[in-house]
Amino acid sequence: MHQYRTHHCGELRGSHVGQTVRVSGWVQHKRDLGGVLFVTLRDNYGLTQVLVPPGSASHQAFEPIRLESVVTVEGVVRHRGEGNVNPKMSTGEIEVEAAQVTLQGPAEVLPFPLHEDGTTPEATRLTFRFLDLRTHKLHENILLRSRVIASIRRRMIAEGFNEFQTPILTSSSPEGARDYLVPSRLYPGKFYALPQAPQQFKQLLMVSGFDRYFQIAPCFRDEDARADRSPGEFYQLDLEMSFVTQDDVFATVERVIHGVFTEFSKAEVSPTPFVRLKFDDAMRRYGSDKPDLRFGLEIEDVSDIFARGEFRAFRGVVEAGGAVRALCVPGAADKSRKFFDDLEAFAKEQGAKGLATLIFPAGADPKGTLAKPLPPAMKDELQAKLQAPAGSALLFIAEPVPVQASVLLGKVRVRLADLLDLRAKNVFKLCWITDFPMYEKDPETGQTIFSHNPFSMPQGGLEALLTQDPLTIKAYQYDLVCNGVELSSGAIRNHRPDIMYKAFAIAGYSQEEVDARFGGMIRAFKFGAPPHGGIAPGIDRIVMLLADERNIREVIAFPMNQNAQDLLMGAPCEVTQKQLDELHLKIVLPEKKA
RNA sequence: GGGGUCGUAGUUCAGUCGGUUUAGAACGCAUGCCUGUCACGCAUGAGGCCGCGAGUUCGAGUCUCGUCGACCCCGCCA
Repeated sequence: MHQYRTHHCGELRGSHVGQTVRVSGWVQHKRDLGGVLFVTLRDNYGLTQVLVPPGSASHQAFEPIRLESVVTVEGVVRHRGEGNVNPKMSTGEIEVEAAQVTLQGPAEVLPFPLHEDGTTPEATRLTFRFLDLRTHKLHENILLRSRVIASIRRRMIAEGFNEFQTPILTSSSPEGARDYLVPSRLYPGKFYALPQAPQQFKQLLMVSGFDRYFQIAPCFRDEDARADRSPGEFYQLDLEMSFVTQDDVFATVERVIHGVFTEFSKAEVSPTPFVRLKFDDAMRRYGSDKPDLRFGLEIEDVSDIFARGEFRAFRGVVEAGGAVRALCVPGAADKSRKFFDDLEAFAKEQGAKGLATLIFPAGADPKGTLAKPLPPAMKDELQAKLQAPAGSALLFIAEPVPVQASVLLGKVRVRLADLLDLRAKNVFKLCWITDFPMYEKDPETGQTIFSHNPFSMPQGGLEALLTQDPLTIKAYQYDLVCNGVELSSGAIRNHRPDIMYKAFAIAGYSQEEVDARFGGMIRAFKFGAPPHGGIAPGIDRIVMLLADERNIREVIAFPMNQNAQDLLMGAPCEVTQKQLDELHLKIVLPEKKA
């Protein structure tokens, strides 16, 4: 008989009755009825009830064993008998009558209760993450993550991709997020950087002719955390393809993503091909480049109506080049005055000057802040334009920068979905956002800067760069969005050195600077680069959606906390003077505030 | 860097307008009882720098200021 187990804890059934078995696991519950003692034993695979007979040696052995200790139990499988079967347990038909008990790993008193609804503070959970990971939901989340990654690998290989590793110690790049730096021992004053993404390496692999690359790639960015953004490091399904158009990338990713979502969730997944929205349209209609399509409430432009009307405040905004935009909330007419006041307060917090309302109660005159100042004809026109049924409420925001009106209403729109529970349940609404602008104006310096990836191919190519206003140029740059979460960002790349020098020149980089900063890649492009493109879906976010979790740390085995600390391992930590000396580093701590 | 919310027993929380006993409850822990439980039940008990510091007050868990910490958000995230 095996030293530790003949069966795991999810395995035994009625058919095993009479067999002598050995099981090992954690003591999840003890129920001491005075004579008989029941112990629920848990391992990775399930739960098994152990029956400890009164007065036995095993009873004496079990008495002092605390919860979450690890034990090995040898005994005979018994049927539980009429009326004692537990239909909620897969092994509920049987129990193991303990003949011999071995304590393998005693547990101290637990710092927080396991197997209860999660109310333990996250700091405590993270400090004792090894205990936290024993709880059912988190244990399942991490296993789900493992299965999702395995499925992604299978699907990518079936699509003809090869998996590659790329360096973790690389060079710092000037664009993008803050880098994590690693000091060099051999080169005083110089640093490696951890990759923010294997962007340049995967493009180099395309130049090397590997045709289809993928990697479950760790990415490192020294930026602050959010609920859906792990600080420090995260994982992407990084992929790149040669000789492809945007449509080819979309079709491939749709097969993989639709497949994975369908495999691991019972929820309804958007059919392929996924809806495509141009960036400008998404911003106008939803006020966001990651619209949540689980509910309606589309934003409409009503500038033309107010431009003709005599409501001066809004007319003035439109005449000065601004816009008035609105959204219609069906069924909201019976909401209280406080509801709309709170909504306006929220809009103002987000930066709006106000949130005007026009409410159409069923069978009564219009109400709201615009009911009095607007003439009846204008109210009718607005009701018609927004197709507002009786009982609905219209919300308006006027802004000098037109898209800003949509952005603010977009935030109100999401807020309304929270307040009114508008989101469709059990659905994954996936969509592509396409045609991102290549450049934007830095609001502080007024300079033209890359708005996303500087390696993206501008639509119209060199011709567009030479002839168009840079701010009107679109890039072959796209995002994949699911339920209001940005899953993925990608592009058809710029593989032509001449176009790249020009693209960087518009953003203020000289040819020498481009050579210095992206030398490896630009040199490669001078020796026969194939047209190529790719994308990089976020693994953590995919698993978060599939596990129906609202916090990304619930799908990461050992996450850092919001302040980028690993409370379990104690990172970051101080190092010895010897280590600092070897790295030619001197610590200059910030001065404390007086 | 900024904003919001929260810090009371090992854990989760209650604690009224600043004043009534020794700051409570549940779970956990300890001891005892209980032979079919499955979140077993019952009884008894231990366990508190009310985050820390200062202030207001006759009196502070409660009010004010500071500080430290946690979570959420903004900035940031090509």
